Amino acid sequence: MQNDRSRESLLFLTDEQLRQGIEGMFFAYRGFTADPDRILEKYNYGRAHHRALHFINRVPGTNVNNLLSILGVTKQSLNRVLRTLIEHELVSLRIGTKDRRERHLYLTESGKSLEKQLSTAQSHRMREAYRQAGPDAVAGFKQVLEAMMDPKLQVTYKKLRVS
Amino acid sequence: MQNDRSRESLLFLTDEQLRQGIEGMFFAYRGFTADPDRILEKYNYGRAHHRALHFINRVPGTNVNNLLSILGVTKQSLNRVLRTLIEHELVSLRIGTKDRRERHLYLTESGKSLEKQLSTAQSHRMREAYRQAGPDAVAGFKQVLEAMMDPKLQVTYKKLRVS
DNA sequence: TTGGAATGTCAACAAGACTGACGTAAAATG
DNA sequence: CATTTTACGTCAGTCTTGTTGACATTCCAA
Repeated sequence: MQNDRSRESLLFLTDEQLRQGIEGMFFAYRGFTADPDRILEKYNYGRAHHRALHFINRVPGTNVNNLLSILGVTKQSLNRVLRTLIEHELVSLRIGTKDRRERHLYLTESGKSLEKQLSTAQSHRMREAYRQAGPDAVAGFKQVLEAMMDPKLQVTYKKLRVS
Repeated sequence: MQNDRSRESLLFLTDEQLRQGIEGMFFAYRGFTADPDRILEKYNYGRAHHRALHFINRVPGTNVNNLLSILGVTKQSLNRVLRTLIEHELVSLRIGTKDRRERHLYLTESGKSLEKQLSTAQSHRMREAYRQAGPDAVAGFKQVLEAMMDPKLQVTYKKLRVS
């Protein structure tokens, strides 16, 4: 066992391993987005809407700037998405009480309902993958993902865990 | 240890775990593409060009249909990318000898050079993440990724391993 | 010889990202 | 109190990458 471990340690950084990781990320991401995409299509929304719904749900009452930094897009890009979500009453705005420049974002009931639908679909695939791979694999999976993030996003990611 | 494992097994499919996986994929994918993106920008190429270069390099002599099924886009979309790569002499075409309808795709020397540059950048981050997480984590990482793929893409992914 | 497969190409379009510029309201600061 | 900065929105224009639909060409195979 110790021998296996040593050999593994020496070999696990081969180009082949790295390549498999790269291609794995590419193909897995397709699977990762496939189920929500199908649902979004029915409502004429896109991935950008999904991401906004997801993180507004995760951080209810977030202001626009915070959401911007999580999503990593420009305000113009987010605004377009946000505008349609507000028009369609999936997201509601509340002007900040302390700082009245800030808009706090919340999901409405229909917003929560769509978000639930999307996250259920996405979680279902994730759950199956977790189940197939097992707990140890999942722990490793998350370790590698976290190490792959830009430092700033790593912080963002961890903050979301805690809150 | 056995106790820890059992507890872990019971808990590892919590919503929190699934959510972390989902957000992990989202943030990690950003890191995954960040370095190549910076390089591509200098040459006025995009991710689509990177993907084409990557898989033409991986499967030299592939025909367009095969590349299409790997990339999962329409021929019109791929064609636009391919046209510029051929114009810029990063990719060369050879008409099939057996079936002269088929176009076999190869990287030219400059194509190989750019692909090397891109994959080096991407591998560097992957290598660091692997190193930080360790061999066991990497094995788990790949297991979960593979399980997350659509069955057809899983086949494609495995074929690329073997060939 | 004809049908179908592989490929290319044209046109039109949409999502979703970007930059740049400008406006407004409100808070913070000198 | 005046000025600056911040938060947010919006208008305009551009780019990449994806889509559909239509049509042409080449050429293998039945």
